[in-house]
Amino acid sequence: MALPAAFYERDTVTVAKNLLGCLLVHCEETGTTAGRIVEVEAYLRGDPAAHSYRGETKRNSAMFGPAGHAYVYRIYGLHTCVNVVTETEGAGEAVLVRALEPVVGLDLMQARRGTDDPLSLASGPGKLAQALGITMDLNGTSLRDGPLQVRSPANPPELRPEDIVQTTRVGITKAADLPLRFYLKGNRYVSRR
DNA sequence: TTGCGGATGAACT
DNA sequence: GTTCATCCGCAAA
Repeated sequence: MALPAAFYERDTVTVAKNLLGCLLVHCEETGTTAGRIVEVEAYLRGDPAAHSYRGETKRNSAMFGPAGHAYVYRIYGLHTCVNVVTETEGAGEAVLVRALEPVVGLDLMQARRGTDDPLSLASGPGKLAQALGITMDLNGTSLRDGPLQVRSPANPPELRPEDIVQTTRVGITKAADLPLRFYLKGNRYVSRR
């Protein structure tokens, strides 16, 4: 089931950690694809690495929109990345979804990714967007009742603090030392590096 | 109007 | 470990 609005209206680090284990589901005509979130990164207000750092622009406006919506952007001209907007409206904070453990629609993901190796279907922000067929038109859409949704799994496994690894974020040049990356300990589907 | 560089991934050496 | 594919919003001018 979709998560309540209150889930997203908390501090971003808390939301990031609680997104681990949740499902990211994309329903469309060609079929449904879904994966379990195993790796995320938090981007905060006043954080030089965050797209919102220099204020609201056309590109990042979804980050300043309501919590529980998607911020989707294109990077390096070719890859698409998905964020979950958090906090109070206007804060400009979000959680980047970095890796999924494929759960539903493996065949569709394989076709889109051009590989049948489950470990490389969605183990990276660009990969997971490609695997789920996420495009820029999902930018700003609600993750609670849109075509792209975050849901809690049917039987939420007990997640203890020691099951979550906290470390530095990947691929950024500014504020690279902040420990705002979180992933499930020992999970084989997290991105490398 | 233009030039730049980035929250990446794949294919190289 | 290094290279490069390939786009667009943004800041500077």
